[in-house]
Amino acid sequence: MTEQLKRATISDVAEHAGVSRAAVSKVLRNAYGVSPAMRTKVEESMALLNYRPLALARGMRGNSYTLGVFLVDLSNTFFSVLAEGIRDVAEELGYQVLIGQARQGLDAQQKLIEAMIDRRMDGLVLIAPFGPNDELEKLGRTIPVVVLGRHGPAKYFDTVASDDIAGSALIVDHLVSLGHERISMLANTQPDSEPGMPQTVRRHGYDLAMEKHGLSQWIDHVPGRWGTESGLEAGRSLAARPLAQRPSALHGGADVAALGAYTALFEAGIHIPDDMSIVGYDNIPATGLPPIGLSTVDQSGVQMGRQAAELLLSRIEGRTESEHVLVSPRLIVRKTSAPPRR
Amino acid sequence: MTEQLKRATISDVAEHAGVSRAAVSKVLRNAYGVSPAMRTKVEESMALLNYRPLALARGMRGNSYTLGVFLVDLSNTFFSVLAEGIRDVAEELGYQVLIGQARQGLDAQQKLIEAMIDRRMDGLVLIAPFGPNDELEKLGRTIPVVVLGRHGPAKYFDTVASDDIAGSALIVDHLVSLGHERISMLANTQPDSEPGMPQTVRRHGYDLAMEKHGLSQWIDHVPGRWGTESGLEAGRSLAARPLAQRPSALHGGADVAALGAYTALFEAGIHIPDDMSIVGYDNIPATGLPPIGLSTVDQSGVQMGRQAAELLLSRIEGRTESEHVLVSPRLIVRKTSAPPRR
DNA sequence: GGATTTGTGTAGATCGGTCTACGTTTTTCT
DNA sequence: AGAAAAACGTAGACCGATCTACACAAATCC
Repeated sequence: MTEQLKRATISDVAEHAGVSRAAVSKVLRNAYGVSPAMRTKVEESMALLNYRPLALARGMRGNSYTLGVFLVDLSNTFFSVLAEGIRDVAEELGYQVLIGQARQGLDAQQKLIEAMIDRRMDGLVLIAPFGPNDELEKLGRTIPVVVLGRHGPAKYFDTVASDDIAGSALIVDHLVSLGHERISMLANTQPDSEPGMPQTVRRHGYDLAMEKHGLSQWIDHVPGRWGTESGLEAGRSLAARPLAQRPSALHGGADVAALGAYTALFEAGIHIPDDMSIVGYDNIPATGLPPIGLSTVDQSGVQMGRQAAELLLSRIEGRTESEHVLVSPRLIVRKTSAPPRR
Repeated sequence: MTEQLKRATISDVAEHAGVSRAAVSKVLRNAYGVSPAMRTKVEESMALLNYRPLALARGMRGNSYTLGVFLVDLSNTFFSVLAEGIRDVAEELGYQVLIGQARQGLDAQQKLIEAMIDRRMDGLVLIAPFGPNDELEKLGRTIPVVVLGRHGPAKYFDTVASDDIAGSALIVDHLVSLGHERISMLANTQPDSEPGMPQTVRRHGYDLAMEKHGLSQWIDHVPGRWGTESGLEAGRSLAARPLAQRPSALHGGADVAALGAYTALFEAGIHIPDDMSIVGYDNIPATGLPPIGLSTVDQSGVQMGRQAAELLLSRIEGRTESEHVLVSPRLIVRKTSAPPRR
């Protein structure tokens, strides 16, 4: 077996350039106290030896130049769009983004976050994390944290979220303008829901919008979680209702759930949008597939991801007062919303 | 601002337990030379001090207990399924999996892989990487590598792939048994295609299967890449063909491309499967959505992911001869394939 | 022109683990 | 019982960077 070449270390560069290790380190970090002459000399040696600093070793004392992104669910394509926005910004500033996934719940999430901390990540972006707010506050005092998809206020971490109140209003207004009155919502009733979670806020926004239109009597939360499975179940339960008690339109809560419900209703012979309108939330790629064409609310994921990364980096630079960003959502009307027929 | 508690180090544990740091390290690594008495003593101290070894520091000499997964595209849900399989296995053995994404091409891929090496990852799983085989060979001599989705042989890395020859045959056989003769294929004609890449092998499998059925005259590669965009274009080009030159069935190459083509054809008023049958490849979640119901080939992603992780871990343990695993694909018939009508 | 300030470079401790080499004690063998 | 082998612990070098403290030279000040 051929022996692999040994990688150049900072000492090799120092020796080759005829200077001290500290000097090379200074060049590396753009630190004060380096003459132009020395800089070029060192840089030449680095290039010649094909030197790359070992990020791991840097992390022992300084920064690891690594950001961690925590995801509940990789298969939710909206999340991966967010991740891309984060990466874009981070890369411009020389940070690497590594993603960890843990779908099995709070324990797995905790373990993964610890693993990221144990690898000395400089900061964390949590996308739609589980768990109570005070756990996150505790975490935020340990390491710079930005939470994506949960609303503030929070003292020790920043948040970036879609304005879910406005988003829900967008949906209800749209359906009402089409002539619907009996509008239900797939509510995410996860047991550990906290104030500030999208499910909580969107539901509240739905309630408010319904009241605004004088439709309080039709407020109806179809229970479940936001996933394909749960959406299917919710759809089946709707299909099982007697016709008189069935809504004419549905606020899907999130696209994955909305598509699940769509599927179940479709299979039960309930035609969309003739028999029932559905509007989702998130504008994931699958919603655009033409035979479906799910009307939905777009959150401009890349934008949110970029925002989150910028906040995180400024926090790493030392900012301590928390910031909370709301991104305005936008309604996208496709083919699953139409005037009621009954 | 409240000061955060200082984290316990190995020295703290050693002092608390009244032993040497080396002893604690031995307990940690399950190394030889620890009496049961000392083990329990140390473990008690660790629990009491809430000690977690800093993975970063461990990586300086020993293992970092971190596996890197490289992904071209997070939004391809098949890839995320693979990643899950990897994580399952890795976690059982105390390894963490961190995912990196780089969709912009070879350079970005190279940078990301370097970043993972610079963080001293113990091994890498590359999912559908770009680039020539000898680049990968070179990489494989630097760090344990398993490539997912590229066929062997390879000397310095392992591969796990779907048996794409068989998969293509499955599709062609199925379509032929329905009565199709004029079967085209969305061929991925990326400029940097290498032998062993799925696109190459699937296309070859298609050619072979067509020949086997005596349909060589109808062999037809619709050029493009495997992505939604490119699928759309291919679909449009098919729709633009005069009816007499249009195939009655289409081997989609990959689900994302097949769905793109489906979309374009649908929009052009070509009805699936009445006017044209389409079969995809990968069985991504969106294919199952009922109004679509794309017939496809399943590769059992979780299984492949697990295999890859097992290979990688055994390679980290010291195995040097390379292994190459082929996973048998399975046809899933849904609603987009039917007998031809013309 | 001597004192002070500024600029440039180095030595060496440090981060938190791992691992080799070696000393001491206990067990096994003949 | 004495020798050899095995079991158990520890000291201290080491991994590859960062960072503080300090030495020395050059520039600026009064």
